[in-house]
Amino acid sequence: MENQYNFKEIESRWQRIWQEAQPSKSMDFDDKPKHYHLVEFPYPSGSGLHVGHCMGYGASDAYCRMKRMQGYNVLFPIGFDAFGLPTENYAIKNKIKPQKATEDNIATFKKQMSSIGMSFDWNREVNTTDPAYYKWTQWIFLQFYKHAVVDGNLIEVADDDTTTPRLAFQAEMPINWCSKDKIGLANEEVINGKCERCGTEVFKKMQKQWMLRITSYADRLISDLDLVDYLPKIKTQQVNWIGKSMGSLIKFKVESLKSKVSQSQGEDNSTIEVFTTRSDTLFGCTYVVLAPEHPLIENLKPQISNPEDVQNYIDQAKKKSDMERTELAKEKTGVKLEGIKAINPINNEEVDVYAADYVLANYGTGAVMAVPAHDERDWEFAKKYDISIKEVVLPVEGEKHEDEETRHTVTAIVPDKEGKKFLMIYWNEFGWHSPVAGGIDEGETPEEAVAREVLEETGYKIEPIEKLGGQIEMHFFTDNKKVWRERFDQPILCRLIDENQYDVNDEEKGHLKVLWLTFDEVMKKTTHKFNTIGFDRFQKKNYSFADYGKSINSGEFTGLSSNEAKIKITEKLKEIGAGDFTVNFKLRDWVFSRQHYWGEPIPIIHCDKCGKIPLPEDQLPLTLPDVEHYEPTDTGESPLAAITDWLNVACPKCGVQAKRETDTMPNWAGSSWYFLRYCDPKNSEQFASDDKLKYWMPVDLYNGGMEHTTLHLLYSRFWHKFLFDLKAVPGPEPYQKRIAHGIILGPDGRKMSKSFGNVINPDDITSQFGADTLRAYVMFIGPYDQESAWSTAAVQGVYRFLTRLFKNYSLAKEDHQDSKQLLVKLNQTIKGISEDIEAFRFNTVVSKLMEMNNVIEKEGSISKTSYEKFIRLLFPIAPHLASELWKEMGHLDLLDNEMWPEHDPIYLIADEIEIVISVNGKVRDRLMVNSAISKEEIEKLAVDSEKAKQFIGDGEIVKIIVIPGKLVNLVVKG
RNA sequence: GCCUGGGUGGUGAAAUGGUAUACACGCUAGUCUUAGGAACUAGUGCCGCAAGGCGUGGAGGUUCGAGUCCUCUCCCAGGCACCA
Repeated sequence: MENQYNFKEIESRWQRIWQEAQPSKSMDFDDKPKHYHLVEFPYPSGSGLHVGHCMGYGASDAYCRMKRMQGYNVLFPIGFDAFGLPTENYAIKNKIKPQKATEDNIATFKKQMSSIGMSFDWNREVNTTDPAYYKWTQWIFLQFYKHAVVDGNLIEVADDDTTTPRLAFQAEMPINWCSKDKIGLANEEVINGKCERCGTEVFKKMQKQWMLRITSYADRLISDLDLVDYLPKIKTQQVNWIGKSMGSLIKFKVESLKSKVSQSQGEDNSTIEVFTTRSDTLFGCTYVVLAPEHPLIENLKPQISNPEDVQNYIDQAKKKSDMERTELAKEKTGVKLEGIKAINPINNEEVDVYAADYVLANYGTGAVMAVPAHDERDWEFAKKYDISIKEVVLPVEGEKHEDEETRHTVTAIVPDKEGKKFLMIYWNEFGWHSPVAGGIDEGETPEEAVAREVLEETGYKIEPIEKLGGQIEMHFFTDNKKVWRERFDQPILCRLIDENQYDVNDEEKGHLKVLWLTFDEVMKKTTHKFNTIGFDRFQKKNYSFADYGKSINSGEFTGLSSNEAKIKITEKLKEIGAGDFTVNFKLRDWVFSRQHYWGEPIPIIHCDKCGKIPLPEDQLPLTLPDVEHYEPTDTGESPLAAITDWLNVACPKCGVQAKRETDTMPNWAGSSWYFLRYCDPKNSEQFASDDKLKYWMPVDLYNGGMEHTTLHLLYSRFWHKFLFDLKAVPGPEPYQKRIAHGIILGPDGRKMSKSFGNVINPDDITSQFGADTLRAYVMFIGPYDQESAWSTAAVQGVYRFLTRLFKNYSLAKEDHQDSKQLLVKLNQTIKGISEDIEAFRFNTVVSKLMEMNNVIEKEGSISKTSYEKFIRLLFPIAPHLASELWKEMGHLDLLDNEMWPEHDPIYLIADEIEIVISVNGKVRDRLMVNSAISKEEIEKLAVDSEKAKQFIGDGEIVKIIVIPGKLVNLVVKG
């Protein structure tokens, strides 16, 4: 063996050997316990493998290598998720076929993956753009089309059935349209109103779209999270995205002053349905709002007396992109539907109807009941359009108590001229800070009371301006008067008439001090927190109260808690047929059409006579035709629409000429089921055989990037649940456990990006330092799930470590007797590394290897047996180097097939250990003792310690705490 | 605003309630070298000559003992967001 660490020669040699011997091939139906380890298959982009891939794949590779040595039948497959826009754009730009571009890119990826020593089972490689693969993507789509969920059960739908809601359906939808990419985007691909890929602002465009009814599975997608072991963060993301809210559906009858509102064209124009989670505030509803897109507005046109105004507003709202609609959120806009009234079903009150774009068309029913007193948005809108505000929820602080004195009070919120500081009082006697407050005297209005109190207590003359929202109910024990008190307080905003402070009577003067405090000081210093509510409302410039409390002004429901009132009011509505309990989701159905070439064709035929006809399954796969141009059309149609000999086809049912669907599937499609195909990648009869699915599924551990933990996970779980309902897969959840790695940032701490010029190319690292260094470094960079910045200097350090390791093989000696100390370190290392790999704590795996190596160097020699155990521990992280050293020890067999070492508990504790002696928890002395020492002996040693004595002094030892093997603590008093 | 995570040396970071800073980078000094972006040796939390004291964002608390548990608070990152 050469004396130099020639990683280039070593690594390429071992890669050839592995390619030949295939030690990582997985066996179907093997007797060994199975471990199905999934990594996200890459999108084969032109820029090749990213260091982020190296971290994710490297960690999984290390894990799988250990698992194989531990005797598992490991399935560790890989493939390529190759459909999608970047390839299409690349193909258009460079005038090459996307098929060819994909082929080239995949070749690069495969080469790179092999060059970092990945132990994938290449026999199971899949490629989503391979017709043999997408045949089954199309097949699954057809099953969605042929099935529906009705009352929670999956049923089959006949071809000519046009009423049952199929799981795949077409709908005229306002889609998110990116004018640059010329593509419809799923809601999920729109980030802050901009296209996820190119950042162009997204506009609404009406288009017939294929949709998947994921909402039918919304509930199960939440509840079945209980069955799996995902990072808590990932579970929360799934739950938030689905956004389940329990609430009520309430029907408001519509009345028109002009003419009777009628039923026309089968549409019910006589009611507005609203969704609310706060049915307890129904008595406070003072108007109703429709989203500008709400179909009812069009239908009500004849009855509206200002149709032009309304139409103008709707046109304006449509012109706004989602971006503007949310960005300009500060100022609410809307228009009143003059001549239209809605009847509040709970009290038959007539309220006005508005159209306003602060109400979203695609959430709930697209209409809301507005309760300005208890909703910030409604409050803002009501203030702007001068709509009445009615309080129906009373904030309550504290618990009601017997024998309370009831007082009605006012609190003065008095800002100074600049509005920066507020008038406050400091009570000398009690040490309290409070705003000026006091009781309302007999025959006094609250406004009169507040003016009187401020003048009496502070000497300032003020003028009341307005009530800051509704009253607040409080229950508290008065420290000064020693009684329980119930207080109803009205915060009132006041203005200083002038800055003169008039004389205050001497009695008050002695009790209190007048202060001017900033808002922050007020919030911090005010002794009783409930006294700050008025300031808070003033500061927010919003006097609404959106929390729970006690119902008031609510007829027979007055006095109930908000929660009780919610239920009672909805029950009442149900009784009179004006509402019901309901569940609403943020999740919307999945827009599944893309107007592009490079995706799976949707296997549907449109026949003028028969309607939509699914392509017979024996005609799958429906392959993409070879075309000359891939450019999407300006009309928004897919380029496939121009390929007439592909487009025109005989209707499978009646035989007359019909047309194929020209939209293709989004690139989420192929990745929604790829883990199933790995189980049986060559099967041409089924997407995978039942036996193999039963053997391999579910995926035991799914490792990928954090960026795919919301959508890809949700979509693939949805598909899997559907397939489970079809009885095509054995379990309800595809992934037993999901973890995610953090991203690697550039050396400058920013996200790696060509535009920043901070991209690290793994090929450069491999050629300079070798694949093992790259692998070990990305493991060592930091905690696996955390984002970390690349550091080339630290790479150097890892390289130094591996070089030393390489040279140290000569320290291994056949007949050497290891010291107890070394054996202890070795066994601790075996235990620690095994546990760390299992838990994906790879940074400490590498540091433990370094520590072990340091000990070997310090000892100067090591027995061959011990050394070989160490080499096995190295194998998952640096497989090439470990294999080379293994060979150097005289082994002809591959290290892959060796057993993972196990630690010997006898060698976990050293003979001599250091014991810390502490006095009152502070370390005072350290002693080397025999590890078999008794508790009593330790105590004696501690008490006798000269250093400890210094700190005990005259004190008395009241307690001695001994932690065996670690420390002894003397508790000293005096 | 809401929901997740996090705040520990000059840096990346370790630490079942039990010796805070393992491991590595960087830095300092030295050895060897024609040379070093090589290798090796020693040192390296802060204050202090020392004894010793102080140290895990801040303030309290529980405990013999707290980076770790509890309460409050500040800051940072990620996700969601006019979701009724």
